[in-house]
Amino acid sequence: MTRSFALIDGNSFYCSCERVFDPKLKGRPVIVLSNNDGCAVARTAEAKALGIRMGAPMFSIRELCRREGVVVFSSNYTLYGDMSRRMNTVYQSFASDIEVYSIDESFLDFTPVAPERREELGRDLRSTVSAWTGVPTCVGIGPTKTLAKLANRIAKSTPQLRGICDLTSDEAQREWLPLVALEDVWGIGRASQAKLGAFGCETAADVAALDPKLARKTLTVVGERIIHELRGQPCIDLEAVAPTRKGCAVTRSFAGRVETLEMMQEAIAAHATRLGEKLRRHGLATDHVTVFFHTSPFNKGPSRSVSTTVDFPEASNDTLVLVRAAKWGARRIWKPGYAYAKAGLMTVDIVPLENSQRALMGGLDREKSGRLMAALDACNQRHGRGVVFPAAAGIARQRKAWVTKFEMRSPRYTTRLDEVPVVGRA
DNA sequence: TCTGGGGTCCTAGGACCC
DNA sequence: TCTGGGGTCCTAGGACCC
Repeated sequence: MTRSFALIDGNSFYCSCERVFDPKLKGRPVIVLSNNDGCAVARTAEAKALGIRMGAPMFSIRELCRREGVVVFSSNYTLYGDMSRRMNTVYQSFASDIEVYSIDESFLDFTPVAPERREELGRDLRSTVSAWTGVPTCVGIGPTKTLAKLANRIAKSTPQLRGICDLTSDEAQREWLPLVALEDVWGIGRASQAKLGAFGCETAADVAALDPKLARKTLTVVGERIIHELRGQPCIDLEAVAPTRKGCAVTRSFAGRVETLEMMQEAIAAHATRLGEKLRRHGLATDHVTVFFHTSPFNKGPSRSVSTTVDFPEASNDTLVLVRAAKWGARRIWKPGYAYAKAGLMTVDIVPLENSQRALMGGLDREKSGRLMAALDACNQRHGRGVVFPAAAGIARQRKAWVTKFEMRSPRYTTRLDEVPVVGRA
């Protein structure tokens, strides 16, 4: 049977979430900033019209924002994550198989829907999401995921389509593919664009017409897949069940600069605490952790980038184990005389804690560790992240220097009782 | 002064083995 | 100076995604 996929995503998603809870923002330029209030990661159409680019550093647009009355928010992931969950709940009544692709994008399996009914169902989907969550969306439909993505791009940039584009038919593909630029094809980034440009490719239609074997030589199997997908031959299936994740990382830029080992170890210990929380939430563990830190690539002055991996005797997700290893690693690669801008912890090869290999010696009392960590997590979940942390982490004294900035964050409207919007009271 | 964070997949090349 | 032909596994780095 010919497959069919629908891709739905939120328009300027983070900005739209802010607008849902503050209707005064309607029609105004709004942007949402990355961690540390560093750069713009979401912009409404009004903000784009002012020339604010994706990823524009805040210091370079601060004056423009002030002059033009742009409303600026720090990112509020608690709010966006919850809105995303609500949207996916709506999708469940439109398709039995759904792949949550990112915080604001999901693929729906439209294969069982008759071709002539797909566009209508897409419209219904959009209006239901809008009515139930307040978030505006666009829908793209196609016989492969790549074509559904492409259709979504077309819907976004073509107002007369009113938010939906269906590339099910060959005629529709013939009509639209020549109008889509190379870089708007899913999977074609800067490097591939340059290579394909050398072959004279300018549009999605040009890519679809390439010889797949030639594409494989220059763009590996990834490029070959893109061509088949653009021709309507599915190579990438829907993943209704999320595969278990392979790695886990906690990395942050500092609000200021870190120049002492004590401060670096505080920051690293805080990251280790987060890493432990993330692993435990998924029932996963790791037997090593990689510590890294580096100076800013943008600054002049001495630069340094280092990393080291610390192995454990056995897999663990105990915060005390992680903090100890991370601080030890940080000390091992520490060198003074640099203004460090960012630090992080990474692990690959994470495994389920249950049935992971035990150490012959130097192992941990897992039962005790599990109880302690469960108590820690329960307390922090109830009273806010970071309320309780191990004394070994030593977080407190100097945190102002490294703690991430969120100076313009909106309330957590949907997930904290004391922050829900109040109607009809002065 | 101020420039995000967290993932996945693919390939090439080296180490090692028989 | 001559000195094979495979395998596998691991890692680093590139590219891409949101």
